[in-house]
Amino acid sequence: MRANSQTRREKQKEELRAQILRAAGEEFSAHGYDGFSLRRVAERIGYSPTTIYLYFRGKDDLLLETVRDGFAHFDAQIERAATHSDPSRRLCEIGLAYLRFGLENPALYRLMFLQRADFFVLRLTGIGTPDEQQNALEAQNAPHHRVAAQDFLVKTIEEGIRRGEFRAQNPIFQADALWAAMHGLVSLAIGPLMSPEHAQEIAPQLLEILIDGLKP
Amino acid sequence: MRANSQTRREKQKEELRAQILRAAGEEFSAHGYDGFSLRRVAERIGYSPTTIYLYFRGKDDLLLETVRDGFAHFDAQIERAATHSDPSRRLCEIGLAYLRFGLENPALYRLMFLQRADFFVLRLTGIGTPDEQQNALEAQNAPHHRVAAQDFLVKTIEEGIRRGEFRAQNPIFQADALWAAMHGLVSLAIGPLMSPEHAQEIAPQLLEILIDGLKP
Amino acid sequence: MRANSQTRREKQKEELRAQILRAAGEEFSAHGYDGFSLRRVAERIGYSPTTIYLYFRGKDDLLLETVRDGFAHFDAQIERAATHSDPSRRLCEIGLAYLRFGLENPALYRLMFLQRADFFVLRLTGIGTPDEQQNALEAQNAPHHRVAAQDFLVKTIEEGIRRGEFRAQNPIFQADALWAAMHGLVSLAIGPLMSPEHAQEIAPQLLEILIDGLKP
Amino acid sequence: MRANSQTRREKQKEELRAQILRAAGEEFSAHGYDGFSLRRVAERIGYSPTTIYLYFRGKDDLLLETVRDGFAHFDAQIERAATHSDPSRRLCEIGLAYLRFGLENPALYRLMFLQRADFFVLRLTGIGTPDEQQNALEAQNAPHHRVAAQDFLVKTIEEGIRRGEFRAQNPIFQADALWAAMHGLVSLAIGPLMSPEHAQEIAPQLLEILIDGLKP
DNA sequence: TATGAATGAGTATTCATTCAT
DNA sequence: AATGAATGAATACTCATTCAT
Repeated sequence: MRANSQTRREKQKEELRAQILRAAGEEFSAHGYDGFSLRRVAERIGYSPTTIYLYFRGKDDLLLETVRDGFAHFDAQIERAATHSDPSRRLCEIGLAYLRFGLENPALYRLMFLQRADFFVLRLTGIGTPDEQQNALEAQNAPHHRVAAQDFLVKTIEEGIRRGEFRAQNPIFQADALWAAMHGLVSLAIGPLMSPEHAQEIAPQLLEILIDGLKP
Repeated sequence: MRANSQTRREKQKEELRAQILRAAGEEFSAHGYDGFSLRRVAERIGYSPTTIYLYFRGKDDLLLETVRDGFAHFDAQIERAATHSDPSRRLCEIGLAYLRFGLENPALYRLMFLQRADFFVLRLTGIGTPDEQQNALEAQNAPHHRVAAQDFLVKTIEEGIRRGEFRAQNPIFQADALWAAMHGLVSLAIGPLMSPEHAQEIAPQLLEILIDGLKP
Repeated sequence: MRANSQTRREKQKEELRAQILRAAGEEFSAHGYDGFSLRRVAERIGYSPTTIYLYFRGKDDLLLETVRDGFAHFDAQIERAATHSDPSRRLCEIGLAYLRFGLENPALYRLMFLQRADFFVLRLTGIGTPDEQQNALEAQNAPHHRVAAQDFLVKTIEEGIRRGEFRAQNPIFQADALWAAMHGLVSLAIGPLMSPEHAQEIAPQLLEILIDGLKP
Repeated sequence: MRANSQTRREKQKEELRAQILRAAGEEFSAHGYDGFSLRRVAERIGYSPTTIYLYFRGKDDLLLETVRDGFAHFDAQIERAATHSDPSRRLCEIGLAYLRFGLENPALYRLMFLQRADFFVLRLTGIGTPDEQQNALEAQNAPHHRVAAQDFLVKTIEEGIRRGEFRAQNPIFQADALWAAMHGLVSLAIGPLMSPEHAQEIAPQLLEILIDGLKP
């Protein structure tokens, strides 16, 4: 009985946490990083602002968790999409999955890749004062979380090279070119500069050209 | 003498104005639209916040002027770079100039293409209440200022098609694909996810592949 | 026990609210509508400016509530004083109660009858934009809240006329003359131009003369 | 020639000073004491804010001079109106002139008699810190400038008593009662609570009653 | 677990005032 | 005589955060 009750409580707690995270994502998407307001998040879920402090250490922590969730979600989705054994096709799958994730989670994508990515990259590591982090940022060039997807690309290209399907070139360059192109497409499509539909029409052609460019 | 003194004064004034605009662009790029703070702009240039009001009507006016300047600067730079008569080469020139502009004016680039471009696109036209503008934004999908550069791409590709240098395909699609790729490269290079040098290494290859993809 | 604690808390809250209202009235009377400052109100009661926002929606709301309370208080006090059945005596009671209210609540009196009464008269009705209200102000000449006391005077005079105690004259004129005189006395007595004691000495004589003037 | 030119210059200077005073009066009437803005005064007359400092020591000084002018104007107008040799009639003349002055110069009247009269009464004497002045205000009950008109009333009533036209009573009391009544009428008529026309209709009756009350 | 009360820091903006010219 | 540049102080208001309950 006791255990049961405890389980239920934990479940409730987990649920409220998730609810907060969801609301935070929406708030963020609506007002951007600096316009983000804890109070409005609280209002959105019908709790008092204070309550959020029971689940998160503060504003930054909440945003951090939001983005952490986002990256997990993102990694999983990319890996799930990459099913084909043929490297060319797999590259295409990855690219389309990348676009799809961006279009389906525009706020999150912004948060992760466009707005203040620097902030989070370092905050996720969690060390140093803001100034030190700033310096560190300038010194290092270590992408952190995205490596997952990037590694995926690199490995797939390497496999293609091993199979003789792609020319033997620096696979990192190729991977980054692909990534840049898809990132550009997403960035435009989640802004007012290009419609999502247009981006989805362009994507296959763009991918085809780029993947063809890898071949001998 | 008098005239001289006046000239000097006007020059000083113009210079401070430009300084403010620069600082504003950086502030904006660092904190986004909502997080933009006149006071921090003032601090950055070492003047009191009040001083800014001697040069701009207020926050919105300052941001507007910043982005307006940016677009003018951008358009000019792109057109100046596009000198070659051969469409392929010209496309390459445009692409590299685009990258160069982004790397040399990261704050401005962010301001123009990444952050709240929507807001400015409409504000620059200057009609309607904020609410009406919001509705208009959702209804329309009309890019406004960027058309300059975009048109340039489209026309160059059309010329290539006419010359038989490129395959006869929808030139808008091709132009947007090119644009997206370069935009992606810039976006990454001005963030913490890719070093500018890396982007500059990748750019020619990426452009080559994409332009080759246009050929028959 | 719980209920008790809650009651106590509510009481405290109500008390602070009243304290704020009092301070606001004083501030208003001291500096007028435009010079009214939330911060000074806060300082006066020894709380931070922010606290006031927990009790009122903002500056206008606070002023509105202040004046609303004042009118309620005023109406009640006047009516409570008018007990005598003889119209002459009742007029005298009303007049003295009017003076007493002013002397006991000088800040409030200023707020209600001297300073920007126009603003509040319309704000208390709550309709229209400020501009529309401005126009309405100029078009109408409808006193709103004070009618309570004014009506009282008029009715009492009418009763006197019916009883044959007063001459049959336009009772509104007579009422307004009485009102003007008492209002003048109060205005002077709460300013530096006449001492309250002096006003209280004059009042009965003045009332006597005016009421005698009503008689045949 | 020189003298001539100097005269002209002084004239110009005097004229601008008067222009500023006029504009200041209007500004004051439009925005009240605390809402009064030097900059708007400057705008109104088409000069830079700095210029005003060449004619007045600052905001307070400007307002002070405005009110000083007002009192002079007021005294002159009252005395000019009091022509009749019969005390009763003269009282009536004074009363009506008082009303007229108020209705014709509502902003000034407010400034002189309603709003911050205390401030000016002491400022016109010019000694002490604000705090000391506050204390002085509470200690003293010395009306300052208005005495002119008040004295006039008192003397007129005394004359009436000497002539046997009025009952032998404390003339100060009688004068103050008259004054209070007229002041009340003006106060209401320059606010939203009573129309000027209504006040002008009431005035003669009110004066008649009050003056009759003086008679044996 | 949840919250109401309270506050300090920060926001844009306006204004009186000074100083050099 | 007049002004343009600059600033410090003040304004209302919002927000993240803490504390006692």
